[in-house]
Amino acid sequence: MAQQYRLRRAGHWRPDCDMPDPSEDAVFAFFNEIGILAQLSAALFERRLPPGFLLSHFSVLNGLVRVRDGRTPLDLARAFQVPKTTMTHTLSGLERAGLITLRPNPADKRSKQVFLTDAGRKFRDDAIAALGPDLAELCKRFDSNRLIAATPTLQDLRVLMDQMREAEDFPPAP
Amino acid sequence: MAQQYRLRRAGHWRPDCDMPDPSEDAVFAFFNEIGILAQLSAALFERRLPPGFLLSHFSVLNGLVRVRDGRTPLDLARAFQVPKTTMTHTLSGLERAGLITLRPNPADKRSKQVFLTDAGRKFRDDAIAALGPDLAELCKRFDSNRLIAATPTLQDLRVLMDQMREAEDFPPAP
DNA sequence: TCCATATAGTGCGATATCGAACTATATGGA
DNA sequence: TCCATATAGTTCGATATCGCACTATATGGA
Repeated sequence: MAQQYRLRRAGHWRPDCDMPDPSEDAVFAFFNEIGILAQLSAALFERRLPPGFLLSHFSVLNGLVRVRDGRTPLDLARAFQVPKTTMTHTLSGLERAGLITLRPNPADKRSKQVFLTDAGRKFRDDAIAALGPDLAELCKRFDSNRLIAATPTLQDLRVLMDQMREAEDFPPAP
Repeated sequence: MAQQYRLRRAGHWRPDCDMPDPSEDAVFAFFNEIGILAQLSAALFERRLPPGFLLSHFSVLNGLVRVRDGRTPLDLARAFQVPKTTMTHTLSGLERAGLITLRPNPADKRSKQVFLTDAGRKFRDDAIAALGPDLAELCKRFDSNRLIAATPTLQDLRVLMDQMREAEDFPPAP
């Protein structure tokens, strides 16, 4: 077991890496910052949510507002890049809290549809409001134009990595 | 319980938000991309690790290589922004796998020091090697200069958010 | 129509994360 | 020196995440 993973994709291995790209370290550093920032921002955000609620709960509510009600759980799982079992769990928590309702999907009896309740919409709006002072503080201390300038790079990279993920899930025919 | 959190920091609330900053949406979008990218890159990375190992394991090993052996568990917890209980758990897994050793800290009998084993160093090197083809593929499809250009913004923001987190943990005297 | 295969959601078990409380040791001042 | 307080690490319990396997339903040919 010790070395099995070394051999994975061995065919790709040598040719790509005979000449190690000096920018690899820089790319590594980039992703390192991404990871730290994600952790810091999630932690800061969760402090503004009522106890017991996590970023995942807010994200689902916010997603429902942005893309409209009536998504299926699987739609949401794909949108947030989590396994469907995780989404089942998150949705059951939101339903217990009365923030969403799950109704059978008339178009597919296997499926369901997720709808925001008024309480769910209020929860989402309150969460954004509670975050306002932090955003304001941030914008006061950091030129938001720099963030805006960086966003297209992040978006393009995200789209590409999403493609790479799908390509690996469904490898191209030989 | 329904509204308690709305009142938190109420004193900050109105003055900052009378005039909502139009760039708030953009900042929101930026952090959204950060979160998605972190999730995608962690998932891609973990596919290259042997089964049962997570990004957290690699991160600790990599951190030990970068900053040198002999850190205490608390040092590592702070460096990776995780609670110390989480670090205890991660380290115990690494120790069980023979990738690190924990020794008493001669300078402080409450404390320990974390050292890489040869197997741990090899594990880290192998993981990086296994990731090489993915990085190469990425660099082929995405101009790494764009990532390099964005990195200083991410670093500066990370430093600032770290300060904001600490400021909240230890609020300034009135 | 019938059936092989695919898909939506759930139940369950394993592990990860994290906060609260605890033990042992350090530290700084009376 | 002695003691109040702080700190390093662990234990324990609660919840989150996620893979596997299962049920129910859908779908597209033979």
